[in-house]
Order: sequence, then C-alpha cells, then structure tokens
Amino acid sequence: RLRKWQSRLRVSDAAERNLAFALSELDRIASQLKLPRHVEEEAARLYREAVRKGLIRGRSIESVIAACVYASCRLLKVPRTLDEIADISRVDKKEIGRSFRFIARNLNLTPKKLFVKPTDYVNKFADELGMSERVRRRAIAILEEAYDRGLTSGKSPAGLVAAALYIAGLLEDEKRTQREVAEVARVTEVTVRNRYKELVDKLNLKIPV
Amino acid sequence: MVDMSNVKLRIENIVASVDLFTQLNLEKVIEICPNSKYNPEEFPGIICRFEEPKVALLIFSSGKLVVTGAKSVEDIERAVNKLIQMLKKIGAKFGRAPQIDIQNMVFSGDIGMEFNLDAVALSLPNCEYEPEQFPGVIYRVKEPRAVILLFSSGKIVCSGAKSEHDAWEAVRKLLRELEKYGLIEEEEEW
DNA sequence: GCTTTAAAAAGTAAGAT
DNA sequence: ATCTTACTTTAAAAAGC
Repeated sequence: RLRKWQSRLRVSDAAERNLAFALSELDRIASQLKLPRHVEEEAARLYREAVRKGLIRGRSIESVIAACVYASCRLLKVPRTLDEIADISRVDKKEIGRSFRFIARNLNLTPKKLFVKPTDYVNKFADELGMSERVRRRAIAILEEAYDRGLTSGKSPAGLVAAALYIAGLLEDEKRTQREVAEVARVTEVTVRNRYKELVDKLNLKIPV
Repeated sequence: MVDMSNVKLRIENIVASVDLFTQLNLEKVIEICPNSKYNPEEFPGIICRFEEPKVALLIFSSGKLVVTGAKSVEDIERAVNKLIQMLKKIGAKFGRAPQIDIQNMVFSGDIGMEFNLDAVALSLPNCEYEPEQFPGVIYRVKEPRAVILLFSSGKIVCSGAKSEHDAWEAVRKLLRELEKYGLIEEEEEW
C-alpha cells in the first residue's frame, strides 16, 4: 500500500519536474525571442495538451517545447522563422521540425489554422529592413500576382517574400541588397536570386537599371 | 468514377525481407562478396551490392536479408538466388526455399494536372503541407496503407504500398478526395 | 528511438570554381 | 554567379544498442 503510494508520488514528482523544466525552457525561448505573453501562454497550453496526449514519448522535452513555440507563433500569426527558434534551442532545426509536424498532426493543427499570410512576413522582414509602407504594398502586390499565376506552390514562403521585398525595393528606389533580404528571411542569397529571376521573368517586371 | 486514364505510375524501388533459413558466418561471407562492407560496430549486417540485378543486400547472421533498390519482384528473386549460389560455395546448406516478403514499394508518378497546394492543403482533410520544410503535400492513405507526396507539378511519389495494385488503389483514393473537395477541375482559376 | 540500404519528387543549401 | 553534390520528405525490414 505504502509502496504504491510512494511510486505514485515519484511519478507525479517526475511529471512535475519535467513540466517545470519545460516551462522554464519555454520562458527562456519566449524572452529571447521577445514573444508576446499570449504566444507564450498558448505554447504552454499546447505543451500541456501534448503531454496529456502522451505525444512527448520518444521526443525530447526541448524539441517539443520549441515545436510548441513555433506552432503558437503560427496559430497566433506572430511571424517567426523556424531558424530563429532553432538558433536558441539546443535541438537542431530538423528535429524541431519533426516534433512540430508530429504535434500538429495530433493536436489537429490543420494547415488552415497554421497558415500565416505572406503579408505578415512582409511586415516582419520590412520592419527589420526599415522599409516603407509603399515598398510593403508593392511587395504584397507582387506576391498576390505571383500566387494568381501559380508561381508560389511548393516554394519557401520566406524565399518568396524576400525576393518580393528585394524587387519592391528596387522599384520604389529603396534598395536593399540580396544579402540583406536573405539574412532577415533566413534563406540563402541563391534562393533570393532564383525567386527574383522567376518573378521578374514571369510577371514581366521592369527593373530600373 | 475517378478518371485515372491520365495517371501514370512507375516503380522506383522495392524493399523485401528474406529468410534463407540458415545461420551464416558473416566473417566467411564477407570474403566472397566483392563490393561489400561489414562493420559490426555500426551495423550488424553485411552491406553488399550486386550490379546485375542492380540491388543492395543487407545480410545478417540469422540468415535473414533485406534486399533494396530492385525495380521488379523478379530482380529480387534473381538476387536472392545469386546470393544462395555464392553461399553454397562457402559451404552453406539450404534445406528449403527462401521466403521472400515484399515490404515496401516506392513509385513515382504523374496525375497529369497542376495543383495549387495551398488550396489542396486548405480543403483536403488529413494532409500536411509545410513548404518551408518540404515542397510537397503529404497525404496518408489508411487502406491500403500508403503515403503519397503530391507536388504542384502534379507529379507524385507513392510509398509504403506492398503491391502495384495497392499503390494504384491509394492513388485512386487520393484522386477521389481531391475531386470531392473540388480540387480537380481547377487549372485556370488559381 | 537510432544505426544501414534504395529511389523518386522539387526545393533549398553548401562548397568549389 | 553558376555548377555540382547533397540534404529535406515518404515507407519498410533486418539485429542490436
């Protein structure tokens, strides 16, 4: 009888210790990324739900917490790249991505709920690049036309937004280098260049020389 | 009825598990396998490659094998028989015919139509689409059990099926779902 | 869970020239 | 800048850690 009691206490002890560790890790990531409180709270809620459904088995607490942070950002439309989260997590991007897809599947986080409009990424990157409202509008118009022309399926949203901002910068005389847009979007210059070429070619954009 | 007349499937890889029903001394087996690798510390089996038929074999001391890279079931049978002939020279005894089980078949294919994957992901239930991580939509078919990767070009990859018939059945189910949610007739209106 | 093997799809990445 | 090579995703088995 007493033994059973003790083992239960031990189990709840371990569970509490794990939760405390998870929440402290969440706090660390949230503060470093300067995430709004509601995003951190949603990530905590997702994590508790994942624990309740036994989704942590076979995965590290750290990768699941990082995945919950990313999922929370997606759900609440607070643009953050997986790279930014991976930078401050001890777990690598690939592992966080796996945990993210796993919890998304099991917590019914559908592509629809997780969809973040390119517009939100345009604003985030433009903020970091100090670009004007005029450039943002232009970039969004380019992205909309690209979508209508079927040029965006399967492509990295970050790469597309980076290229659109690069082009909009040239058109509106607020140039930023490919290196600068690539850096904020966390893609390579080659990706920006490839998207840029395709958009300029297929949308017949006239770039001032 | 779903129109499958424009759909193509091509076999790319077959994985089979095989039981030779004979224990093997891998140290002896290595010496008769030309291009093979054996590092028990990193992997318990011998990794052996045949050029004809072009397959890769994983050989275990239990007498069980994994044959991969084949493009046909016949290739697997030929590879297994070839290995058996080699093992006989090294003194292995075979009391019964090997048991070959097809475990997985991978196909590449084409649905013959382009897709707006954002639209597919929005309406097709139980699918995954994370273009930042992988360019295709991932769709899991329960029965027959298989997974299909759908790309915007309409090209697909179907894996997990245990027969060509199952692969076609899985693709048929995906097409039924795409049709059900109005994702088939698009084309102009993206 | 991981290790090893094969193969395709399309996109992105990395290192070399 | 462009090329080549390589890695992301999917499935499954083998024996052992």
